[in-house]
Amino acid sequence: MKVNQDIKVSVDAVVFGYESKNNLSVLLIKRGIEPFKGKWALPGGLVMNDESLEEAVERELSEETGITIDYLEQLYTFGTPKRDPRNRVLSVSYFGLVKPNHFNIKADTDAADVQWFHLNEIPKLAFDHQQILDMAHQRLKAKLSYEPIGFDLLSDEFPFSDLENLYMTILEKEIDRRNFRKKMLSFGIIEETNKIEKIGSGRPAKLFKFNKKKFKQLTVNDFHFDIKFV
Amino acid sequence: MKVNQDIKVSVDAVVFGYESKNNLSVLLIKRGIEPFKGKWALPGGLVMNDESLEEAVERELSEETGITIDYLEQLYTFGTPKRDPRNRVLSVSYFGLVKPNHFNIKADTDAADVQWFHLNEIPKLAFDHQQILDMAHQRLKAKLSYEPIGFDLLSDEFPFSDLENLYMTILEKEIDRRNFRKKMLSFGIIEETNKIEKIGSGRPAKLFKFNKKKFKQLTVNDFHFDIKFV
DNA sequence: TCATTTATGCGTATTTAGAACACAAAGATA
DNA sequence: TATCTTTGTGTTCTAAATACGCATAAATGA
Repeated sequence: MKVNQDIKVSVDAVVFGYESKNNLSVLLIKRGIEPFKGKWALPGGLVMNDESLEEAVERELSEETGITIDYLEQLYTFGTPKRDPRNRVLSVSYFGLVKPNHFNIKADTDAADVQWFHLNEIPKLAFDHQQILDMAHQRLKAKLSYEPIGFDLLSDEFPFSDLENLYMTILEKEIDRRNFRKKMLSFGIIEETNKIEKIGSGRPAKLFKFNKKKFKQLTVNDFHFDIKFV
Repeated sequence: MKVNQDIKVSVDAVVFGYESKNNLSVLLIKRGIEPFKGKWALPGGLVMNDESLEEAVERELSEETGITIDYLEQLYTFGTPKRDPRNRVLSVSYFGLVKPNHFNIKADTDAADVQWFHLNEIPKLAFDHQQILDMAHQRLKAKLSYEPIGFDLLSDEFPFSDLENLYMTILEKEIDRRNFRKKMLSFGIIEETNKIEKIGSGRPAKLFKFNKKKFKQLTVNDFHFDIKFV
């Protein structure tokens, strides 16, 4: 066994949040130490000896941003030898989503050091973090069509128009409102609540709810969530 | 920066090969050292300081099995603290495919230590390798339907029936021969050669070829390979 | 050698899912 | 109370998936 290996293991997270139409954002932190001091980067850090990778991500997110995550999955592992200018550091990157009510950044971190960035206003990032972000963005776009992950970017109860706008924003295409609604409802994984949202002008909207339990049930009997639009 | 981290980084590969109908196999090696000495395991090993992860996989595959890989992609990173009973070892696992003509195992490795195992005759594996294998198997099944990776399990020129059988074997379902052929050809990424295979009884079959270049061209103009069957 | 078996190659009707589209309803605004 | 805005629903048209039938080209063997 080769004992002279010198590679550090870190985790990094690309966390997406969605506020409203055309408002998809990513959580970034400003680096306080070299290298890339003062540059923006993905939240993350070295894994501790006794914690799992997921635990490491959640700990770092909590420490650095104070955020609680609603959806988390592994994205990809970046391991080229020179990606960190100091030592060799491998990054197991994660893909995360937060609901609007978890959007807030912890008060006790210096707010200037943590910030949501609109996806088309990303500053130059440290290390290869732009590459990681790009891959996460691709994953988000792809996964939205065949997994019900969009609900982890919305409040528990939402009007249908929010869901439509979310899809249009992320997929960057126009979707027919009526066909979208028809297909979404046809899966039987969205429930109507008896609540009504009456804000702004226009007809008030019924609030809907994603029934995760029902979805899990259906997946057992080889049901596949699949919502694609030209 | 925490400097006391003690985690080793290894790579492991799940390599699939396909011979004929109902003959999907995985490449395994018999471990020569503790822990799990004598048990079967996925080929792999520790990453060297100056090589990329992909280079590490290819090196290990070459050293341990003598095989040349036709398709390779990262699968998942397994990093729970106790997956290796000695030290903490993180495994960046890869998913690989080999064409039948690369099926042969290197002569200078002890043949008893490397072997193809039929997917439903897998022995008890070392570490968490069964879990890795399961994930790779799922990936293979899923990816077959929306990426043209099946061709990396067939010879460069193949009769249509081989392709059909490959799909039926991996997806574990019956597929209508005529509809399958129609849809596959409709993509325009498979070319007819002027060669004919006349082995066994029955009408001799034309040989076909996957046109990778054409496929790459099409993907630029948002073409999506997609072949699903109930 | 000629009927039988095996596998390939091509075509067509039927069913299902997707795309395109128009108008009524409920409240806000002025 | 007329107008604006957004929600809510139904129908037609079109394309794709499915389900088949039958002819063809060899190997097999009675």
